[in-house]
Amino acid sequence: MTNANEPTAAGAPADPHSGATDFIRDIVAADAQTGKWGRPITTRFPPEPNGYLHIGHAKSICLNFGIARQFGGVCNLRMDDTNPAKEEVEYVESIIQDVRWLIDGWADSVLAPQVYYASDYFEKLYQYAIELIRMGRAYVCDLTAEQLIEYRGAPDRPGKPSPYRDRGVEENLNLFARMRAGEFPDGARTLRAKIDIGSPNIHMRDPAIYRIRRVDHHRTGSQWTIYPMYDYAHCLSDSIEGITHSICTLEFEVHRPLYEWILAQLQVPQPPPRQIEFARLNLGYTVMSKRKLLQLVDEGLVGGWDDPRMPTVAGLRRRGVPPAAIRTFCARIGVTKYEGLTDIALLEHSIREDLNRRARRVMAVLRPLKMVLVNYPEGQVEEIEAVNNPEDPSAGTRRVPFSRELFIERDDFMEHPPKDFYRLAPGREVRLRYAGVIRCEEAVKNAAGEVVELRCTMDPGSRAGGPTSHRKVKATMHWVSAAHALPAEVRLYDRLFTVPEPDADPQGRDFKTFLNPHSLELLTDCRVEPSLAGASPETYYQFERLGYFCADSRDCQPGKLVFNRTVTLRDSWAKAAAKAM
RNA sequence: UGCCGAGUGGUGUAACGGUAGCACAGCAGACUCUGGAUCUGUUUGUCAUGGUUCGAAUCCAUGCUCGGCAGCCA
Repeated sequence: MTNANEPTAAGAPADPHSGATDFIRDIVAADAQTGKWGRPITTRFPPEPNGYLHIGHAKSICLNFGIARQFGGVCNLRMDDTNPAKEEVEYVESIIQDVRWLIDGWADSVLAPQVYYASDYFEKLYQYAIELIRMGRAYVCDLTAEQLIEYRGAPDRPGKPSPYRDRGVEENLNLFARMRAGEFPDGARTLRAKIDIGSPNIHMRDPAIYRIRRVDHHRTGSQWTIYPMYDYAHCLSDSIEGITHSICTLEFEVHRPLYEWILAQLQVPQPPPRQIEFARLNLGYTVMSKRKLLQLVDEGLVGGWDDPRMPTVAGLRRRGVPPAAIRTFCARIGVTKYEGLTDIALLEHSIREDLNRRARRVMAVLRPLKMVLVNYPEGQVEEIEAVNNPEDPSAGTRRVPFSRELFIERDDFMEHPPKDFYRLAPGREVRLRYAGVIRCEEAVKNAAGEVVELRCTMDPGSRAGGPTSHRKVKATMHWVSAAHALPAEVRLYDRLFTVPEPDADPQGRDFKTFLNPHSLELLTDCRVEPSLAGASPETYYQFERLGYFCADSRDCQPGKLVFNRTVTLRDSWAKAAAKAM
């Protein structure tokens, strides 16, 4: 069960999905028991390629692939590409990449080798439609879109039959063929299922199953001028692929009778796939609709679909979130029919937990403050041994240069510290990580009264192996050697929105009203230890005492280091300080 | 007001007629060369009212609240 992508540290938790149970798995388990399909449990993940995948999709991916994995089945990745007006190849490619990245090392073996496309079934779907017409279960309707709305009625208003409802089979066949042949303009006619115009369920009031759209499709080109609607294409695609369990979100619950009706009319393998609905993921302080995410991208409010602040899979990846952390998160939130709002802290916890076991520790100073050790020999350089990962001894150690002039974190010094601040201040002692105990003798200021340099002395006996090396001091601080540190740019990310539900404002204000102006803080004068020289996006780092970081996949280069902060470390001082405000 | 669905601590969930448990968050403490990690303790809950039952979060009834459905989108 272990693999290259999983942490090797002792105590790593087992696959969080392995023993998972929820109401859907209960159903699948019961169905698997009866073996009524006579084939392995088969699920599918069917995104429409009209945007990038987000963490809500990740929930669905974990569910569908997780079930296939757990029950020894397979899961098909299928592009639900029946609406050429909205869909693009860029999205197809990103979806494939994101799914593979997310399940790699976990459920890659249950992913069917080929990617499926609903558009591959257009001809079959067309033939099924002819069958429906022959049975008198579908008809060509000449009503305009506006008329159709009127005729269909409303939730509390009954529908009335289309004047074209009782067209003869031959006429329907002829008109449908001519629709396909491109003889009619967009929207001129539809093919409608003949079900029950009086149904209390609007989706059963003779729904349109084909529309005329003279638009090129990203895969079938100009081959088609009519395209099947979701309700018609989806159930049949499931049937064609031998799906046993068709898992979708709650809003499709009212579509289920239609799903079942279509498969009950046609000569398709029995029993049909079973549709089961679950609640989509809602995460605090972000938005999860592709339409809104697209808006953020199009209006340049973020850097793109993979902006590290985006809840997209690509954004999370670039931010430095490991796929295993996303999977653990998805396992933790569970699967129900209750539509709640998940606390972002749960995601952050899953990320920290994963990264704590996985990330290499290094020292980096974000806001440098110069420190001179006045009793340390000028020109001397030591290589101090530092632990790469205290959670994983096999990660080994490295050597970090130490010298007379250092940079420490500006936030680690206060001239007039409040009572709970126990880092450095004039006259106070702290430990420099791995190096020894130092005492602040003087804070040098510039003309403006700003502290620009600290002059300190080191207790020589407190060095590693020294007689007082185990002295107790209140704080340990990170540092870099001024002459050896590498310059770097660091991007600090915060939540994208200032309110938990930006798209549910009681006053109806637009979600963009709540964009967090401080969601990105750019730090251009950072210093990192020399071992980071060849940092790559594939390596996760913990900058000690600061948080988890990774090299930016777009902008980080050997000569120009750029890091993204994935998530901060838990910080009880920051919390206390914020509370005191 | 039509149809469908959902209500368990602050949040996400478990308990499938038999002691309301877990995780996150919060709080308190221990430990610590990361104010990290780890460990310990702890506050807070079954939407309401009836009924069935020895026993109800669970079954029944009524009510309340919330969500979805009126694209030739998915």
